[in-house]
Amino acid sequence: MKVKEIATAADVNPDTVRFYTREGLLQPTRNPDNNYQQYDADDLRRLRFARKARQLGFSLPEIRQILEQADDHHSPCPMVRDVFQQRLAEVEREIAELQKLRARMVSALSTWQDMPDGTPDGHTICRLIEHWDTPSSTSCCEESE
Amino acid sequence: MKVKEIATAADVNPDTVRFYTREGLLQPTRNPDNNYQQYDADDLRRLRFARKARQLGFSLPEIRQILEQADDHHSPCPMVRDVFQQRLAEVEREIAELQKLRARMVSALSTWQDMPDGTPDGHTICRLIEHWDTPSSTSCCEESE
DNA sequence: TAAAACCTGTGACCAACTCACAGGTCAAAG
DNA sequence: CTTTGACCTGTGAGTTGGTCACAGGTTTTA
Repeated sequence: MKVKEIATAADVNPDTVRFYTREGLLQPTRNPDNNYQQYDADDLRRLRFARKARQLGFSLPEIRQILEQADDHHSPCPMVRDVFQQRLAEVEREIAELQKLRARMVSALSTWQDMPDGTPDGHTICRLIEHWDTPSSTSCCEESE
Repeated sequence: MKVKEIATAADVNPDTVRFYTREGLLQPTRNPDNNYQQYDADDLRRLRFARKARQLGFSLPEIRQILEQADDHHSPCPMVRDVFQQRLAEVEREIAELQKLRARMVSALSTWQDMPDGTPDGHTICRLIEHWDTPSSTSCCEESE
């Protein structure tokens, strides 16, 4: 299979196929006649796998690791389970953070309902924002990993 | 004020100050003696404003627009209200999407509980992922709350 | 035989910073 | 007076997962 063919088969952008190839997730051979990449059924399997894993929240380095384990005939499943738990926790943190943001926004909106639009006077820019209480519950500032 | 001073006053990274300056959100003058940037009270006001706006979900281009309107003595508040509504809607879309992802993940996890870890056999990589049903994106996942 | 469709590698771009680097400036301490 | 250390400067790279552009080579189709 050539790039376009495998891309069509997996329903992805051909550039994504090239990108994954550059990143080492796919290891096609070369057609010595024209230097074209030659993908086989295994590559297609890997590509589809990668896409599913992406939808489940795995990063490319994680997917590469999984594929390498499988190449070594080690079951990647325990690692998949493990990484997956962490990704789930991360997604839940992201959701919580976005909900905090949403709460800030909704609260700001309701405050703004009663506020007139001011004209900038050299002291304020837009009091809607300036007079908005920044969330003192800065519980969110542990952002490692 | 020099970079470090205004950065400390607004509680941001000095590099962020330099970045915002490059991006045109701050327009300090120059000390002709040493070519250092010189920020004044107005810059500090703008910087604090920008940080609050960022926390409320505004993008840098949006903030720049708001600041420019204010510089022209037009009230940016109507625009702020307007952009804000759109950002809120966007945040809500993001939350919904993450919750869909989370639902996919939780469902996958529960399916996986009963599945044994397989060893890659040249046909499958990790059946946990391969045998997971791809959500047809828009159709499924009706979830309240 | 020529156009269309595909291939190649390389590199830029997105957002909003953050960090690294090399070299210039300045205040205080030795 | 000199050194040290903190700060300044501009520039460029890294983050994430692709996507797009470009210039030139190849294959297929009409």
